[in-house]
Amino acid sequence: MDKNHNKKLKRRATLFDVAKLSGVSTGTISRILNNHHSVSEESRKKVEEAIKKLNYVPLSAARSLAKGVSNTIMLSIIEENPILPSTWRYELPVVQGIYDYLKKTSYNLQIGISFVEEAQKSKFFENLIKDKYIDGLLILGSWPINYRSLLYLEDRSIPYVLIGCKSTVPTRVEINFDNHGAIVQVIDYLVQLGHTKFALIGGFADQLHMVDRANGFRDALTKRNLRIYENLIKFGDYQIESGYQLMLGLFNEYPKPTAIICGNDFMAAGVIKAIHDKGYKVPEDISVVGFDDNEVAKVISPPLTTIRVPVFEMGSLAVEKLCTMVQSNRKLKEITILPCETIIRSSTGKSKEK
Amino acid sequence: MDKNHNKKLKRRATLFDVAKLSGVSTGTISRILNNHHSVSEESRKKVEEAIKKLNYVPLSAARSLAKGVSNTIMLSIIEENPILPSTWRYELPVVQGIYDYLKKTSYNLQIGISFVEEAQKSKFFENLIKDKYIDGLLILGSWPINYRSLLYLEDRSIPYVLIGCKSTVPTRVEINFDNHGAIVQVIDYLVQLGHTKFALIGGFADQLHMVDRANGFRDALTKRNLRIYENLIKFGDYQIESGYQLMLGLFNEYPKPTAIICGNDFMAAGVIKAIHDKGYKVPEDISVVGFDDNEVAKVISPPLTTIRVPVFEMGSLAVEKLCTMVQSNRKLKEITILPCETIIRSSTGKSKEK
DNA sequence: TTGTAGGCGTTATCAC
DNA sequence: GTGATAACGCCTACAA
Repeated sequence: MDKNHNKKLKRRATLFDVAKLSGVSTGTISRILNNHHSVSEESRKKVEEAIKKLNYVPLSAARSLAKGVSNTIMLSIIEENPILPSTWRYELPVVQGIYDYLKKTSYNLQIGISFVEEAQKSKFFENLIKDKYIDGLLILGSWPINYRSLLYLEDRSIPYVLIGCKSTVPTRVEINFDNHGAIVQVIDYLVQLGHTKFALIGGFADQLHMVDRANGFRDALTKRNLRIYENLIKFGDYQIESGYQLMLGLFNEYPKPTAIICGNDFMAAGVIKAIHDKGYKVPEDISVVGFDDNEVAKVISPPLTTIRVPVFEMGSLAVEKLCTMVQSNRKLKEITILPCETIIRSSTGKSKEK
Repeated sequence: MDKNHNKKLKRRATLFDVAKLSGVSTGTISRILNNHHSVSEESRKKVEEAIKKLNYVPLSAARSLAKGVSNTIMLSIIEENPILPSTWRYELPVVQGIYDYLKKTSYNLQIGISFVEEAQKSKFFENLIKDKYIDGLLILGSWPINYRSLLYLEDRSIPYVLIGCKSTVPTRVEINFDNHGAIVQVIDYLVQLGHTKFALIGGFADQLHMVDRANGFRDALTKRNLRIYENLIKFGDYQIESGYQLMLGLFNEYPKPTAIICGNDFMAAGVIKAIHDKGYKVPEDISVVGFDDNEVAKVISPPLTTIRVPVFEMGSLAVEKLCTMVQSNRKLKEITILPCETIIRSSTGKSKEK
């Protein structure tokens, strides 16, 4: 009662109000709003005036209902549990890239945040969006996506784009960065500095990015005819402490590596600490490479050589593709791999074995 | 044509389909869906069966139109330009807190990201939401909000909650953390360690959080009858480099401070580097305190004493209040200040002047 | 070029 | 308790 009263008082203007004030029919106004051809300059002017005067704005829900589209894109963020700082740091630039593109359009951005465990259930996307009304879905994650939940989207013809993740089954549109190439490139650089004995101190072994990087690690060495020491390949959990412990462990292995590739900058920080604690120097004795170009890379000592990921671009490229699909009502099928950039600082140098 | 064809093929089920299959009227079904009283157990059962069989889900747009509510909350994130790492790091936990609450409800979360400059224009919120359909607005930022743009919200009776920011004019509901108290607390701690000469190397001088902290700084010293050295109060831009430069500058001032309060952990990292470069030690010669408990705090050496902000809680508390307002259609008026936590690590110690 | 009217999928108000 | 039926605000044939 009170509620309606309130609304009556300053009801938002509707098409009818505009029609009344401008003296043309609602049909014509709607045509103007949707830039249809064939409207006289005269009525357009009258209508535009009335719209301004009434401060009229179409009600999106009514529009959606009539047109059968929602004009909203959903971003489903799938996170590790517990959430790591590196995860956070990776996601927001993507969101930013997405919104940056979207704000030039009339689409709304709706978001959902879930944990990997939930997301791997087969009805995940069904549950996520069944009570929503969306035109397309962006999926941002770092772990394999259950292809069954993707089938629901296929079934409903809901366009979607994977960002930073893939499914066990080849999917349609996917935006990723070149994990494999980045490692190959950094190893090439280290080989030029005379390094031949490499170690890998990675993050979660079965996380998608890490799998690709481990492959890159092996491929780069193989390509150079360098030996792969399996005992120098370790995996942790992307945290500082895990880098520290794994590096301590590495001191018991043979041969001694002269260059360490790390899963991210945090692990690299831990690795460097372990090296220092053992009385060695970076990069004089051992070179260390991080991943992500997190802000810690600049703060630790020595400043970290690392790899920068084009996160922002991934986001905007992904929505762009999604919007194309939504608007053209066509299904694309393409996988985009964006290149990374190696940032050389002071944690890498010539091998002392050279 | 093709589009409609597609839709016809596997049209989503509507109320009418459920009505036909279950043999009851759409009215009854609607009542069941919205848990109204007075529906017989018998028809409820029939309807629920039909719903499951048809995989029926109400269309939110239609529902919104009929009910006059949108069931969506918008989060407007207002960022510094250029975006600082510390900003990013602060926002996502808030978003997480918000979504965490929201996913227990039937609300959707829609987001918008803007820069401070745009947000300070007087029609900002009007432009942001006029073509949207939202029940309430969350505003996340660190700078003063133009009260004129807030008036638009008041005018339309759109409930809103400010997170981490305030307006020049006292507003309704506001969730903040205790910048002032945090600094007072940390200075108390340092005074106990014998410090009497304090410097402040802050971030942006007119950013809200910083203003409160600078006040806290002065108030804490005044309370203790300690002298405030205005020449030891400097402001920068929250970046490492700025902390470094300002600290170098401080070496030319008199007296020499024995404890430095910094704008954030990055600035503290720069400050520590400058101290080391000048041949002094932390904390033996000078104690340093950061802010935020960013991950860098653990990585730098010595590990940083800093202040942790309850970001997650701010988010969930804010939506909770907002939802209360939306549902009760009542306007609250309350300002909530959440306490911070001092994290003591190794960058602070006894004053050598003690 | 324009107006009319039916439809989009729900909810809510009536009678019954 | 339940079933018609009129909103909700906009779009789009269709007819004029």
